[in-house]
Amino acid sequence: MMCPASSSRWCPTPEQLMILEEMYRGGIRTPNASQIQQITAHLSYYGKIEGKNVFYWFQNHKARDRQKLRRKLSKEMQQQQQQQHQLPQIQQQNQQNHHHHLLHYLDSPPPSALQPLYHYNSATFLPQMGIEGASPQRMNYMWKVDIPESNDGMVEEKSKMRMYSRDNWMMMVDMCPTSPCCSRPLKTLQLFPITATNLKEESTTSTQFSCPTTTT
Amino acid sequence: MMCPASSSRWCPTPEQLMILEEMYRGGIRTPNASQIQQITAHLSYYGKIEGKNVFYWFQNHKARDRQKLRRKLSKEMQQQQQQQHQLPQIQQQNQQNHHHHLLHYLDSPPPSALQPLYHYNSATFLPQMGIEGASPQRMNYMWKVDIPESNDGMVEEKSKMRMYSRDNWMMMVDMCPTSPCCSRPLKTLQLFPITATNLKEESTTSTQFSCPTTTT
DNA sequence: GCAAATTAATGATTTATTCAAG
DNA sequence: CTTGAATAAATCATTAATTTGC
Repeated sequence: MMCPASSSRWCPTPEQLMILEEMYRGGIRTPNASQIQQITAHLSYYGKIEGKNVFYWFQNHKARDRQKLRRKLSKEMQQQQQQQHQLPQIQQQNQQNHHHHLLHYLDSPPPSALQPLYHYNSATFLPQMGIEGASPQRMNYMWKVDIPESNDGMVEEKSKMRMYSRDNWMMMVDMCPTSPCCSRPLKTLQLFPITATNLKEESTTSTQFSCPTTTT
Repeated sequence: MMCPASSSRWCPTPEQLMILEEMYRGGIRTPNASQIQQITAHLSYYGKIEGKNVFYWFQNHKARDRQKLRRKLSKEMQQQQQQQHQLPQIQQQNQQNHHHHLLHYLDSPPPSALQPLYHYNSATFLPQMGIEGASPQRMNYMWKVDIPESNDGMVEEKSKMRMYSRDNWMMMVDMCPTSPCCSRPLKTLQLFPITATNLKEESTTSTQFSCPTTTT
């Protein structure tokens, strides 16, 4: 259950996992670089973690969710085929389309369901209430964003790296020393609404984090 | 042909393209982050370019090379099948294996062919002469490596980003302002042999850039 | 109970596919 | 039609669950 302290791969703590799953349920699928940054910083409070771990987690989780659904669907299809051995062409096609549509469900699930906690769209990561003004849920979530102090010299050091994310690049030296956690002073920064009030305006003022807008 | 100065996507200058192709011919397939860094810095001399462009270029070039070869092979196969309508199982399989092997050719082409210019292995990016002592070609190549000056404040700015590379991560803030080119002072740094002499020793001293060694 | 042996999950990489600018 | 950009699928590899024989 515990990770051997110096493992070759990241092994999420229960808290980290919980939060990630919450985010996923909340609709996050392919966080972009700054989102990853923020999530990483946030989760690093609960244990060692790097940006790539967050990235891969979402990547894998989405893919496996999809594949799970796909398997379920194909199984259903098999059952159906056993009942109605052969169908006219057109109906078959409709079925295909139906399934294809269902798979797209995973791209961003219907917001109306039960995602009480996280309310940001994946494009901006800014607080975003349920568009219809839903969710009075208060969360008190703070995001700790790591402000890199003057980092001169040596491009190298330990540059564990890999890139990927959504929407834009940001190669960025990962100078988090992979060490324990919460090592440096972090600038705390509110990204989530304490209450769901006065948020309509915020969307104009808080351009703190680059919002390339429409992720589609 | 000219890029409209503010185009939505990178458009390589002839020089950049030439160099990239040379590198590809030289054996580079999936440069890792620091390699990408270096290549980018190098190529930025000839025009606007970002790390992701380099990354994608190699990605695409490799993929399309492979697919081209694949197409050619399958076409040949079709022709053969027209001649010899059906074959005993075993020969068919041999053919398959043969093709599979040919596709692997693209992973890292035989070094003996004609790649006179670039001689570094993709793992370390350090100068590496032709192993059999070939290539007296002198190149005078310098790699300009951008040392980030103390970059305080604002994690954001314009964090265009994306991640990917080989071997390790390195999210890294892309603070290259996408602007003209060669804007800031660059630290010049020799990575390629001016002459092919006294290189055997260098392999021990120049651990400047992290070499995770064996890539598979 | 408790390791060794198997299997299942899942983190990490690579390859293929798709989208869209030009 | 070519190719830069982006995403998804397939694959590899390691860790955790679990089974099994003692």
